Amino acid sequence: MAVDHDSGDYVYEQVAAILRERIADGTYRAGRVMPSARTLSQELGVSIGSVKHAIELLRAEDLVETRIGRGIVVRSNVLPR
Amino acid sequence: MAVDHDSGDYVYEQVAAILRERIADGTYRAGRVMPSARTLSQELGVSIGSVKHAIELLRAEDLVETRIGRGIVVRSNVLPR
DNA sequence: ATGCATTTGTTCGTATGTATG
DNA sequence: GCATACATACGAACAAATGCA
Repeated sequence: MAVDHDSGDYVYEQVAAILRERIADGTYRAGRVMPSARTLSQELGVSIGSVKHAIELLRAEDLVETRIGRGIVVRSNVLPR
Repeated sequence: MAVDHDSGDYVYEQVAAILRERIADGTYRAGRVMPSARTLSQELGVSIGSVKHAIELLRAEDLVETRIGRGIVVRSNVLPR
């Protein structure tokens, strides 16, 4: 799964979908930190702002929690609803 | 030489230029540590992040090396090319 | 040897400016 | 005018390494 800049879908939604998938399939495990926003932005070829926007969505879903100086921590591998 | 926030040039490039100048003129000497990133940020009126960005550039040029807990060590007073 | 301050390294949070549609 | 997207810049919290008392 990759980000398509020419798709009509928002970049931050595409990033959020990719991260949800990786959480659901166990690529990123509960209780551990996932790659940093900077790393993700480089890997996915999008701006750091778009990654942070995506992370905000996951945080609103209680899928992750974020800690300054620590990283993005996965809360659960079970997606909501 | 001072940082100009309204100049079109990037702050971190301006900081790098200032530090290169100080190395070249012997203000900071080879084999010794220069002021810490925090001190430089206060002196120059820029964020610590911008100083660290500038230091990354100097490190890429092998002008300095950095050591956690020690500081920023000048490697040579001769600027590349 | 133990603790503490200093320092760089990493990370997220926020604001701002520019460009685009 | 407005929202998206990107990049720079600044700030704060945390981690790890170093040196010293």
